[in-house]
Amino acid sequence: MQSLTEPATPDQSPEPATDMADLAPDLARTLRGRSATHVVERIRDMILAGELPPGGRISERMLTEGLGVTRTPLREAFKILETEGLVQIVPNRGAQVTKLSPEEVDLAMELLAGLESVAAEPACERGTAEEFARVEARHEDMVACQRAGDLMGYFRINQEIHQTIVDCAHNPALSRVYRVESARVRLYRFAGNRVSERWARAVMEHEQIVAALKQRQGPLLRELLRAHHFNGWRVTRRVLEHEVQPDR
Amino acid sequence: MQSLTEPATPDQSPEPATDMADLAPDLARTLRGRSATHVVERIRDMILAGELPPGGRISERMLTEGLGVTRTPLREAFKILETEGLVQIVPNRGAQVTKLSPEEVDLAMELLAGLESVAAEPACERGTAEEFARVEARHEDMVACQRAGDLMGYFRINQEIHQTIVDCAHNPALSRVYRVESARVRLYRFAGNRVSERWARAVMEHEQIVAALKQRQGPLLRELLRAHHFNGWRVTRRVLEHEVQPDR
DNA sequence: CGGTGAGTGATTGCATGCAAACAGGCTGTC
DNA sequence: GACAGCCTGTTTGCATGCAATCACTCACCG
Repeated sequence: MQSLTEPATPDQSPEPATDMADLAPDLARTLRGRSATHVVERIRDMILAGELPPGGRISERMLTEGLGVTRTPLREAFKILETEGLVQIVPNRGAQVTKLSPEEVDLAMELLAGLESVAAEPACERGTAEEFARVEARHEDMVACQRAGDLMGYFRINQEIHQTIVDCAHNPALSRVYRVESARVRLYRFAGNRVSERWARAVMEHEQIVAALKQRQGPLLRELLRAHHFNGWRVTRRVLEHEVQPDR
Repeated sequence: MQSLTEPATPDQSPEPATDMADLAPDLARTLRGRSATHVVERIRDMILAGELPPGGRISERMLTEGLGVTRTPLREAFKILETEGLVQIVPNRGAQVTKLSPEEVDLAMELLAGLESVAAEPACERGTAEEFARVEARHEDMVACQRAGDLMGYFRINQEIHQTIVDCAHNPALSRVYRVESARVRLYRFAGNRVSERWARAVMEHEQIVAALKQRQGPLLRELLRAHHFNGWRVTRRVLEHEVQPDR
């Protein structure tokens, strides 16, 4: 298994340095003190990309070889990811990607929608015109993705827009919580967005949202966000329930 | 740890084992796979008890000796606490207790108030009568603390009540986020609650809150919680601003 | 044939070793 | 006296070793 990662290297055994250190000696220095953080980002990306499936076990060996780090920073990364809720650590049995039931996703969405509602009024009060312009620009990008049928891009920009709206509230704690909780369910939301039937309506709702934000109509924005979530999630949920039912 | 094989050894000095292992040999077994978690709880308590002051550096040596664990689980604990926002890790310089400015506490309170608002309607819909009774009982305990002038007890039960109300929403993600974010600012909120002038009014507000909960009046509860937070925080903030101004 | 328990190879949890980075004192120069 | 540079003890970051535990097999018993 470990030979899969190294196509032609003859494998140096008494070598203490990592592969990465060999490839880029000063990268190791840059990373010093931040190894675990980088590993966290790498693993998070792998989970969100579906490379590590929900419920699947993550072996230390596999990742130390795949990422070129040793077990210590890797295990620190697991602890961080566990705190974020992306993995679960079973004592003596290692880490596995957290698998959410439809009910859990449902509740997570309730939280996300709630966080956006909380952000709405402060965002209208404290957001800058530049920030609003950025949201609007991203909205145009999203519409372009829709026209091009680029589902992946559409979905990614959609997430970005929502995060940016929350960031407009200028509340770092709120932004951080929203980011983490959003990541926790991203995979599941994406599954539902394949229903392109909803795209047109979602774009329309976004237009209203952007307008309310620009006009700094806090209470209206809050209600629009709430409705937008509700509508979107209803569709996604139907898809999920038909898909995930078999196991668990 | 290796002393497990020798039941009656009187403590050898070149002993690599920890104090804890000596005191309770099988505790070590119980802890296996959960060391970091226990250390996290211990450190969190120390921070919230004020034993580790905000801004103060936490040396690994000090804590390994104090808690009887080695550096590996301790460092894992630091990563967890950093993710929770209770400490910050500066590369090559170790961990320090996060110190929040009044503005940061302000924003954290905005988030907490928001989370309670989010919880209000689901709590009224999904909370059980038993849970409501528990909230009411704790409220009585709190009133007793107020009468006895037990500030510490009053404050602790107050926090418990708010957490319990959030838990009534039966949304684990929401409860978790509320718990973590609440811990992040507990120290700062406590500082303000010394103003006992507010106690009477707070108790009255709580009575209304409990009543709204029991009658499952979601929107009303949401507004009461919002107002309760706003009133309480206004007082606390005034105290904090007069205290924390000098340094930072 | 099903079930049970010893054996064993793999995997995890923690302890510790080693090198990089830092902090603080010291010396020598100007 | 001010300060740059060096030296040294301390602390942190990561690598690795060792023991506990797990997962699996397979012989053995009923």
